[in-house]
Amino acid sequence: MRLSRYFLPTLKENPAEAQIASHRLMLRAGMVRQTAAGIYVWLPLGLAVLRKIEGIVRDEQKRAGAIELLMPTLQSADLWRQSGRYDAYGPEMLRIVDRHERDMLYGPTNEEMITDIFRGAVRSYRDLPRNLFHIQWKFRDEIRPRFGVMRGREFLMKDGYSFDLDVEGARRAYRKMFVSYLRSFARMGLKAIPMAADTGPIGGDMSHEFIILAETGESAVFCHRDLVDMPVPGDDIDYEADLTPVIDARTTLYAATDEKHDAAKFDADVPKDKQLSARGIEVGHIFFFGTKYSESMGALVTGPDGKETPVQMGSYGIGVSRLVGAIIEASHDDAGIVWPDAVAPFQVGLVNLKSGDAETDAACESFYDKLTARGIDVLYDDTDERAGAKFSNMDLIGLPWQLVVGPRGIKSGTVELKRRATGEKEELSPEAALAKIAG
RNA sequence: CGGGGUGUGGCGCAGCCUGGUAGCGCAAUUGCUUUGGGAGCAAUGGGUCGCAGGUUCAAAUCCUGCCGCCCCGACCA
Repeated sequence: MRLSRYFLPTLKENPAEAQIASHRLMLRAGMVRQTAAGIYVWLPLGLAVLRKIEGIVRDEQKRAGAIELLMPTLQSADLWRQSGRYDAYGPEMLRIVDRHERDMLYGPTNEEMITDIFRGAVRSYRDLPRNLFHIQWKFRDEIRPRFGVMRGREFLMKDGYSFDLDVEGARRAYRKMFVSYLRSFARMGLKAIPMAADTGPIGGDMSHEFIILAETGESAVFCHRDLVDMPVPGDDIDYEADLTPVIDARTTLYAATDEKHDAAKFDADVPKDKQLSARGIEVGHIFFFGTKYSESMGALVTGPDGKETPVQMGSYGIGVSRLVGAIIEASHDDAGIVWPDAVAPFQVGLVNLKSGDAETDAACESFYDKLTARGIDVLYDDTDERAGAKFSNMDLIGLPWQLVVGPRGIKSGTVELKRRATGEKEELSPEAALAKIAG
């Protein structure tokens, strides 16, 4: 993409309404624009990141055996009356009446709808297990939207639902999602820590929040320090094998958010030098809820014994749009955003230090073509801004590599390659620079 | 919803107390000079001062009501 033809409205000054780093940087880097409290336009650069995150989540869901579908944003109130949640959900649900006076709502989540879809199609245990997910916009009329896209009212969420014949099957499904989540967040360059979460009336140990550490996190968290850098299963993970060891390695060490925190237990179980008190952002939540919806909505299957039983269900959420903000909170500096490679909107920022100079232009065009041909996303700054302005802008939008091409380097047959994360700069031959970027 | 703040060109702000027909910086446009970390000079364009009502000869400024947005708290991906 050539910057001269792109749509990247960056801001030099900090917008007054943005208090936290990610919100401020997203506005300044031209990623989003607010249209109402908690509601945002995703500008091209922001959308590019959102799609990268979405892609990783989708990829890891499929790898774990989940199947994608797409449910609508608008739902009928009748469905929610069956589960009893139409009244229970409260004012956070946006209710709408259509022209025929039918009660509708803008979906805050999809348990009812997925249960309805499932019960209409599945009758036998032979069709189990299944795990269905979608990545769809949700609306929750938050009391107080804040922190930019981190707590918006309209937000993009991956929500998945598992269906099993019995509790043991549901546990297997839960473990798969647990591991899938570890992998998803790790691929985005995040260190996510699963923490025991409130299971509500169901009870048990089958609910975890995935927390990433950040000073501006909404909740206080307490955990064993070893959890932070614990290695995550690699690409060779076999989801059909026993995943219990992976989960046990994490759940046996202390980790809790403030609502579940037990200070005495924390002190007793975790050595002083391993105690970590910090703040965290919840980016995912997995939950086993048994027959809560299948019973109230009649999602029954016939078992091998010929008897009908309600299916055992779990739900699994990832805040996709929140992750954009969360990644920035975890990865930025004074100059701007520092994108992890996997979610960067472009891999390379190609900086032409003297647009209009025939030799420099030709060298840049050559890089642009070669990188593009290798499938690498390049943002080529071909504008006639001054060098300083271009550097600042590149640092702000945080692309992993900056390839700086100017007349001075061309004379000596070199270009400058800068790694945004470390600030490290190298003078390289064009070939060496290309090789390094291509990895 | 309780508490606190705020609303003035695209962005950041001053002016309001003490009413007199709107100003600064950045950005934009044009020209010249500059050109390896957010350049300089000159000129130009752009604002029903959140909305509605009231007081007054006169309202961004005073009064009343409404709305938007931000921050702190209880809830949540």
